This record gives sequence, C-alpha cells and structure tokens, in this order.
Amino acid sequence: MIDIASYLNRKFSLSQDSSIKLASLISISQIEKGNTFVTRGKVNSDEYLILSGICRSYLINPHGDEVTLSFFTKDTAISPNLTRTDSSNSILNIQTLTEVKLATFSTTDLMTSMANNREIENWANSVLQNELLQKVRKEINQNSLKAKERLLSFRAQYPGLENLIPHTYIASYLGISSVSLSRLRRELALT
Amino acid sequence: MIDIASYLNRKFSLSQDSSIKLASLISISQIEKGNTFVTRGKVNSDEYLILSGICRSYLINPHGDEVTLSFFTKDTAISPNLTRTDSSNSILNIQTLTEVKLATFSTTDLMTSMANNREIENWANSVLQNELLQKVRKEINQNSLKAKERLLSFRAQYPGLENLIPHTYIASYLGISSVSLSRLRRELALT
DNA sequence: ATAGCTTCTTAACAATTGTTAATGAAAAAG
DNA sequence: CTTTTTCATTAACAATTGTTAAGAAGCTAT
Repeated sequence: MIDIASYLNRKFSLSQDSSIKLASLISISQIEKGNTFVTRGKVNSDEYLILSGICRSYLINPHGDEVTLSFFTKDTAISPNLTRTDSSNSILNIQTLTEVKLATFSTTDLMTSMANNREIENWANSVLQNELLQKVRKEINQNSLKAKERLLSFRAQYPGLENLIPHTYIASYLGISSVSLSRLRRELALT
Repeated sequence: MIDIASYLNRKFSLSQDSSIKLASLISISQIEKGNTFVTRGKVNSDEYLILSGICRSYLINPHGDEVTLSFFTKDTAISPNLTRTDSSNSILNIQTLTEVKLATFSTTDLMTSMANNREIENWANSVLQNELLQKVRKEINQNSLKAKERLLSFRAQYPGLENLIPHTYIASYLGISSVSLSRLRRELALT
C-alpha cells in the first residue's frame, strides 16, 4: 500500500495526498505471459496501470487475423475504459506479452475520486487526452508514411521494444506483413 | 429556438424536455463552402452539430500534404471537443466541404447540462463512445483491408458522399493516391 | 458562349508490399 | 542434452500502389 502510493507519486507525478487516495483503490496482480485478461465482448469496468512488463491490445480482422492496435509498457496506463468499451462491453482484447505486474482499480471508484479530488481529475483527464493524441498520431502515420518511416517512428516511440516481443505483433501494428518487416529491418541495418 | 428543439427531438431522439434544455444553449450559423472553422493549434471550446452540409477533419502530414481523418454529414455531431483538443487547443482542422448550417454550443454549457440532466448526459456519452468506436473501426480497416475493400467500406458508411465531394479528400481518407482511387472506381464499375 | 481552372481518368513505368516456401537460429519441451 | 517448436530471414515471383504526364470532362467567371 505504501509502496504503490510512493510509486504513483514518483512515476505519475501525483502529490503524496492524491497518491495515497488513489493507492487505496488499487489492487495488485501478477499475470503470466500470453494471458488475454481483457476479452472483446465481455464486460469490463476496470482501469489498469502497468507496473512492469508489456501488453498489447488487439482484434480479429474480417479475414480472421489478429491485428495489434497498440502496445503498453512499464509505468504507463492502459487505454482508459471509456475508450475501449461500448455500453460496458470491451470492444478489444488486451494480452500480456511478458509476465506483467498490474495495478487495477474500478472505473467507478476512479470517477468518484475524480469528483472529490481536482488533482486526480486532472491526472485522469490527461491520461485520456494522451490516449486520444496517440490515436490521432498513429492514424496520421498510417495514412501518410511509408512502412519504413512507420518502423522508424515505432522505434522512436517504443525504444528497445523491437527486441523484446515477437515481430508478428509489430508487423501487424505497422500494417505490414512480417516478411516486409524483416526486409525493412535489413535495409535499415545496412545504412 | 422552437425549431432546434423539435429538430433535436426528431433527429437525436431526445425527450422534449431535454431538447428544449439543450436548444437553449445552441446558436445557429451558416458557413460558406471551403471554410476551415476549426484550426489546429488554436483554442477551441465548442461542440458542433451539422444541421445540413458536409465537413471534414484534416491535418498536414510530415510531407506537407493534407490528410483527411474523417467526414461529418447532415444530422450528426462533429467529434466531441474532448477527442480533438490538447489542453484546449485544437489538434486538427475542420473544414466545410459544402455550405454548412451548424449548431454550436460551448463544451462548458454541455457539461453543466450533463450534470443536471441524466438524458443529456447519456446522449453526450453515446456521442463520445460512437466517436471512439469509429476510430477503432477505421484503424482496423486501415490495417487489415486492401484499398479496394476500404473503398467499399467507405461507400457503405457514407452512401452517396463519393458523388458530392472532391475525390482527393476521399483518397487521402482511404490512405491512397487519387490515381489509385480512380483505378479502383473503374475496377469496381466493371463488376 | 468561351476562356481558364479544377478535377477525374487513363496509360506507362517504377517502387513498394504481399505470398509462398525454404533455411537457419533461437527458445521451449522433453 | 537432444528434440520440437516457434520465430526471423531470405529469395523469387506476383500483386498492389505510387508517380508522372497527358488528355477529357465539368465548372466558373467573365
């Protein structure tokens, strides 16, 4: 409990007071690699912070293939519940790509805290805004950059991630085949 | 005033009571074709409903070209302020593609109404959820469909729009060149 | 109506990306 | 430690998309 509060204070720049308040809502869990802990179509009413490890959100496309929508790394929040549910059912899947230590709290609890604490309200809103910004950025990248530039952009956004997770996920995130990804990696390595 | 209330009642399925309440916040304006009435980087704190006409949101990509992100047609809401601003500055441009009749109200007024009226709160939340759903759908389309399928999907989503606006905008929305779009139109016409 | 502008189409060629299949390397399982 | 299994790379070829440039068709404004 004390641990989580000081963690929030350090990593999310919340005051000691707000950190303790938020920490009281949180429960910690450890999830093994490869577990899809949020499933499309199922009810979900939680918010998540990743204390350690890596996750991805993904969907099955009309051809039956998995498409990775985004990655979530250590010390970041997973997309706010609001942005990934439709009448409280999840519209996407979220899976661990490594062993993950997760901080979970209910969306309702967060909303109550937001109503009573201006700092928590601002924090939650900034998480939401950041998520939306990311979506717009990715949309622009997909529509206006070629695959090679998108890979460079991915590397800048997620330094080191390329060496930690299967390339299939990165390829589907970039919207290319894994063969293309391999080709681009080779090209860029020769420069 | 009476007009707008009954319009909201009809087109957005709000009760008479809520419609009148919301209508009292609204001011109507007429905007000529081609006007960018929301500009990236500038302060924006308004919500918009399109009473008639067509708009698009767009951005300038790293190569200096315009990229169309989405279209907005008659009787729909433009993306909620929350999803297109960063600390109250707009992160994208919104432009009329025809003459447009617009209903405008301030985000602050809406939030106050939401706090006092459960129906308006639900309505506003459904507009927001719908916007986010659209974003996810488009992301999947872009990452997993070929250009021809994306065009078909565009036609299904915006029936008739293809004949009303310059194809350059549609091409950049689909993430292809306008020459490619023309090619695909021809292919599909021969079927 | 006609001159000027913009938009759409088409063609030819180049560049990018996808598909299939084989090989090699690394990780997991026994 | 060996056997499987999974994953990444490469090659060859096919399909898709981009680029440039030229012409046609539709609009706008005198």
